[in-house]
Amino acid sequence: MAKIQAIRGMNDILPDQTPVWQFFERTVRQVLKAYGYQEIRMPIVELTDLFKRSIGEVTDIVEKEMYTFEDRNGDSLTLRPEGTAGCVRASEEHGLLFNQTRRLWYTGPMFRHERPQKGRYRQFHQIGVECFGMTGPDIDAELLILTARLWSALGLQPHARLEINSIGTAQARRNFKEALVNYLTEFKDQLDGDSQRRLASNPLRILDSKNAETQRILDNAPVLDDFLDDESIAHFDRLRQLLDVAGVSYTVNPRLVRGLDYYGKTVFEWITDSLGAQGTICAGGRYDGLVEQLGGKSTPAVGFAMGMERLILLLETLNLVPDSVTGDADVYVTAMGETAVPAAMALSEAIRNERPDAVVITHCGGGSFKSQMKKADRSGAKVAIILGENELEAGTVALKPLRSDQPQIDIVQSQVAAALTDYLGSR
RNA sequence: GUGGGCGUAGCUCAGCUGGUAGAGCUCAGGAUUGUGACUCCUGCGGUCGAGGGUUCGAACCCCUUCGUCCACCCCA
Repeated sequence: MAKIQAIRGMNDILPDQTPVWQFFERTVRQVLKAYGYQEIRMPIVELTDLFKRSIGEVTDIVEKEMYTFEDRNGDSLTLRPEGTAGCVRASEEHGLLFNQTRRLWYTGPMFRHERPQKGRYRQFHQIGVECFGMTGPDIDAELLILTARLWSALGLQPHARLEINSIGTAQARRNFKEALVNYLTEFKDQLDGDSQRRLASNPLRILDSKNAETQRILDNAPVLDDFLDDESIAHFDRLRQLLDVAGVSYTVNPRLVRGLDYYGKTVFEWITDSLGAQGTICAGGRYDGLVEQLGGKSTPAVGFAMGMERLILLLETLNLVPDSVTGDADVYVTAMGETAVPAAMALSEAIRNERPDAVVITHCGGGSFKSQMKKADRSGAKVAIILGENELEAGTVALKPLRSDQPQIDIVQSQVAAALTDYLGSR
């Protein structure tokens, strides 16, 4: 019989990995909290129409990457391919956006049926941040300042660069798109295959083609900048000013466009060069039209998403995970002989009462004393506590430091937790 | 969806022009009756990804298929 294994592109995050994930999540939570962002939790499954109406019918995500299935009552449901749509739906549904401002964040798995490769998986995890009810570029700037702070906190600052652009209003983009298509049609034969295809489907994406010949043709193409409306220009200028004052460095990439239909005005990407082809670690932009498009009252909005797998991969690649982030135990309590077992459990409980911060492993499963000591060593514990027949009779335990040359000592059981301070440090 | 690399023990890998399966690490036991991390000895552990073909004989050659990795497309 064939062995059952995980679905392609859906990874198990194993015990030796989870401490790094927790470290990352902890750091992000701290930063978000410091800016007053509130967590929101949405379902992983939504009505298919929600994504079709928000992301855009002709995008790759909707056309060929969604996990869509029929519910038992015939509704078409979809595993969320991104978080913004669900966040807007939930916020609107519960009145969170009515005449007020909101700073929200969420985390969890997203699903896209793509061919997996480094830093890209079918189930992947994002941390999303969305702000509602604020029109001006100040909130755009805050989001970028916040992410810059996060990179600093993680030690990633030298490895992430920011690219920003303004893609203006929907009308401006329509005008630009028309001009671009007109221009590029003249050179159609010289474009790469993908770009020829995109000429009809998604002309804006030709701008970031990796083909050198295509890029050369683009050098003389109309530029989006010339089509921007006054308000978008003012918004963008002000954003740049705010970033300059805040000391967040960036480059303006006039060819930066985003794949999802709902973006307008500000768009941005944080990119790293240390991850191969999947170098975008954080991306987002403004989407003032989306709330209304989904049936709510017109509400300005801006947000971004971070790819957790990519960021964790980056932290590991660059060796930025602090040594303190491990699954190591602090204390390993051995029990030699039948009568020592209940005593060891009681002793462990007493230690946990006094040191709730310590990781205390009680040996279970019997085995020779030698093998118990071996497990104590493998657990990474700083101290082994030895509890056997001799100690039981004397009412003591032996406390053996495993990571230093300090000698083993005998102490009375009631003093154990206090004595541990010398080896674990105080709380 | 397209292209290429790779699938041998739990992990990392060796295995010559085809001759019947190996090492290191891990794990268990011992040298050391109650002392880990170093050393030495012993042991457990494999449908060589799967199916088919060629051959006296296939881990090795051929075909198919699945998985995985990298890149393209696209995206976080």
